[in-house]
Amino acid sequence: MLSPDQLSQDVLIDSFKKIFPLSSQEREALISHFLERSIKRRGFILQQGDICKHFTFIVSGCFKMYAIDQAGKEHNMQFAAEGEWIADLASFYSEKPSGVHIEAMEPAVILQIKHDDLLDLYIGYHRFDRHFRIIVETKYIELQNRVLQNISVTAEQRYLNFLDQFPELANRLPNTQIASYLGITPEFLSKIRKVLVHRP
Amino acid sequence: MLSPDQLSQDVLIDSFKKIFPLSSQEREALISHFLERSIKRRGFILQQGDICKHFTFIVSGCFKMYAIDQAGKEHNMQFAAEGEWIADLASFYSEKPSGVHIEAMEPAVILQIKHDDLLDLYIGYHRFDRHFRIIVETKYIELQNRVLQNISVTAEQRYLNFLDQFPELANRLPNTQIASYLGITPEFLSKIRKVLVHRP
DNA sequence: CCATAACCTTAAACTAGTTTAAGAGCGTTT
DNA sequence: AAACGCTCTTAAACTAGTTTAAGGTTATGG
Repeated sequence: MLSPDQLSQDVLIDSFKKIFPLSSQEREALISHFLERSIKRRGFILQQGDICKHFTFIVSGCFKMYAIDQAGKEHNMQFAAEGEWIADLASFYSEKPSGVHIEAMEPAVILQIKHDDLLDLYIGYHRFDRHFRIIVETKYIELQNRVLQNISVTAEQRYLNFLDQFPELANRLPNTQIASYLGITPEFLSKIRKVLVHRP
Repeated sequence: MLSPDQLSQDVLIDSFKKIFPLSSQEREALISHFLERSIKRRGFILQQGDICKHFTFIVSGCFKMYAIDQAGKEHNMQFAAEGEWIADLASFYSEKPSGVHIEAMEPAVILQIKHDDLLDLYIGYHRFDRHFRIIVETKYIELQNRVLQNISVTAEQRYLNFLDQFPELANRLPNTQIASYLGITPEFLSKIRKVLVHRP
């Protein structure tokens, strides 16, 4: 764990600037509240049973959040790559043990802020409050769309929508992981992909 | 549209008191920002294409939020009954047209706050900010659980979980509506219910 | 109070998705 | 070079869920 280096800082600050410009004082406050970490491929930033203590900004790399069922099978709930945020909000806000894992799928660099430091930032700088509200709202809207898709469209259509919504991830992730996200078996995804090439 | 009557006020204030006690000043501020409405069965408080301008607290009655697909079929995304909050947050926050309908399934009484009045309330009374954050977080956590279930368990298990999580709704709502929420046909829900009575 | 729309169930034929098994390809470790 | 783990694909047999159609029941609105 280190103080963020210049490059990581820039990625974080750029992401904030998309929503509103920052004063130099706000930049300082923001950076001083975050810590940088490097994570190896297959490293965890959260394990089932632990409390999610950090809100994580991804500088580089890609993570998956997944739950493990009674049969020991993994179910991917979410992917997040550079420029995105990831946390188990259920555990983070309630400060209760998480039911999910968050694991790096590639070597990664991240910036993390602790729960209390985030509240601290809110108090000193009211605009960050709004910023994090927008982050959570965005995630909420994504989830709502996903629920709708899961109850209303076929696996084939869900796969096409995934390709449409996350074109970069589609090339970057193994199909087994995408199948898990879509809620289908890798074999069935393979079947879908086969019919799609013969009928584009 | 009326100022809230005494009974409705009490229901709203009780729901806030579960999270933190209110000063008489805060009570005043809260009540003065809400308007009361009565809604008939099958009445809409939001229609696809309109901007969701209100955050709604349900005093009595029950609502469904649903989307309509290309084939004209309804898909229930959410139910909410007395003591709960409902809004299309995607539209409410972005102030863009909504993709969903919110419709009363029973005659209902509601209290509504407008987007701008909510922000106004936040500014004057910082604690409400936190309160509404908790409401949204709770909804987020529910959605996350729902996504997990949709990708990991069978329709039968989803139905059992629904009965477990919303026992009152199960008696109150038609099975067609529950089937739509679970993402299955009413016929298949009927089949599930049949096997469940023969194998409890 | 009557008409009609909405609801629930059953069943047979169908389609979407799973399971099991096997083999081929590829990159890493020993 | 052999051994290993991981990914992708294929296929056959199976199970979960849909569709279509029909009949009986219950609400509810006029």
